Amino acid sequence: MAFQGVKGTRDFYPDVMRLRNWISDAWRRVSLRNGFEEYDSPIFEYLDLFTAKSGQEIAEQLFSLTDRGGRNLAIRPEITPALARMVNARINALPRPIKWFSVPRLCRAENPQKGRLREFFQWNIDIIGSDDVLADAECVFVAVDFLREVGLSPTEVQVRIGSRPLTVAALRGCGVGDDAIDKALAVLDKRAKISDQEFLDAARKIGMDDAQVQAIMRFQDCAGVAELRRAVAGAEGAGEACDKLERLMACLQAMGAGDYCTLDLRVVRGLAYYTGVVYEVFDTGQDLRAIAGGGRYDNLLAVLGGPQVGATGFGMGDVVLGILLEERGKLPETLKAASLDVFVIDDRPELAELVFQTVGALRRAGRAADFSYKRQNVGKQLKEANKRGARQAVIIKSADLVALKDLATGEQAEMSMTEFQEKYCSLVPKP
RNA sequence: GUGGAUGUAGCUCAGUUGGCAGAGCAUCGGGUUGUGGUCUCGAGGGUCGCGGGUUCAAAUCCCGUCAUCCACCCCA
Repeated sequence: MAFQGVKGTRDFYPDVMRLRNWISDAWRRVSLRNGFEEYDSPIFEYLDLFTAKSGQEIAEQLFSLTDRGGRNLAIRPEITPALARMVNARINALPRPIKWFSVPRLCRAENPQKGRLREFFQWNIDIIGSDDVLADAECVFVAVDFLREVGLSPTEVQVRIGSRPLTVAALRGCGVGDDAIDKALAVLDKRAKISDQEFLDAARKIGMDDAQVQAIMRFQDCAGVAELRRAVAGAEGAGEACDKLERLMACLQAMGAGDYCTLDLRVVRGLAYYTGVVYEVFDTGQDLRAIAGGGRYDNLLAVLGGPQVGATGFGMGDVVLGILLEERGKLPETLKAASLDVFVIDDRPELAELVFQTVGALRRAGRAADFSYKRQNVGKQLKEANKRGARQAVIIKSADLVALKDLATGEQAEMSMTEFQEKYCSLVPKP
């Protein structure tokens, strides 16, 4: 083969494209019914936009380029900075809360492996302009609403919810110094993936003593808010963080998403900019990496030159999700074949002209109609109709007689051409 | 960047000790004398990832290289 696709990218042949559309249609449907509006941003931005948020080291993971005017650009690895840029530009004109969603195509120059590619799609749900934990609850609800929509049950997936400020308060409470907090968070974030011994070793490496590690593990293992309150009693800011977490869980319960959600203080999230509640969606089989992740990021707009405005949201990639849906058999059968409303067939080659007329009329009326390029016997044409995934076949028997055949049941009814046209070639009403 | 595995038809894979390149599915064409899906016959399709070496002879053995997958690092 002379050329192949670039490492970490996918070709979307029609059968795969149907799957991609099925997922993104569900993302849009769920977003809209939860009151979110769609936006999009350019596929490349100034490099600075991305490095400002996440630091210089992130530049290695970017596909960057220099344009002919010498500008340093990069293909977007996430859409949140662009969202912040767009919102900042109209922050005084946009009614709040700003509830926006997007399904951007993103690129990251990472090493491809299971569930991670260099080009992918990511559903983003964000609420900007509210400090209320209700906004966090609503984002989590949207994620749950989607999971339920595609047939994933609470026994198959769970949203694990933690809190950055509470974790920070717990760390301070057991004597971890300010300078070590970020490093400690990074170690805590790994805990779910490593053994207790490895965790202990990693914690020692950044200067935590055994008593501190034991204390923080007790904190992370708390199963309910009441237990948490006791574990962090007295730590600065802990009370407020507990209140918020409690309210969040209560809201989710009230909205009917409680069975999908678990309190889990082991969820910390990798990067530094989260300022409140954080959460990740996992499959309960634990085989895959996180399906989605998000949380509150109240400083991002300010970091990008805007005002201090509360923001919260999550992202869900198509790659891990696709693997999970496939493994759990959640993809609908009908996705596997192309679909067509009607296939028009002639009884004799002389009727070809009527086939073209009929196909034209059906299509103008809004129906998906097709026909064979070859004038051959009825059996062959039906075979083609079947292969094309048509629901019905119209067999034109003469200028005034047609037979309408249901290809699933085999039932067939004859009618006059006039009756057929009245029934099937008048405009299909728009939903 | 590091480690492991795998590269044979569009796909999934056989290929014995080195001895003519194979199957199923898919595609295309024909048949069942003209109403399909499951039947039947046939055809096309391969630089055996690529380059070198050993050999009378390499898909097979050796060296190199590239690609893919899996894991580590990282994960917005």
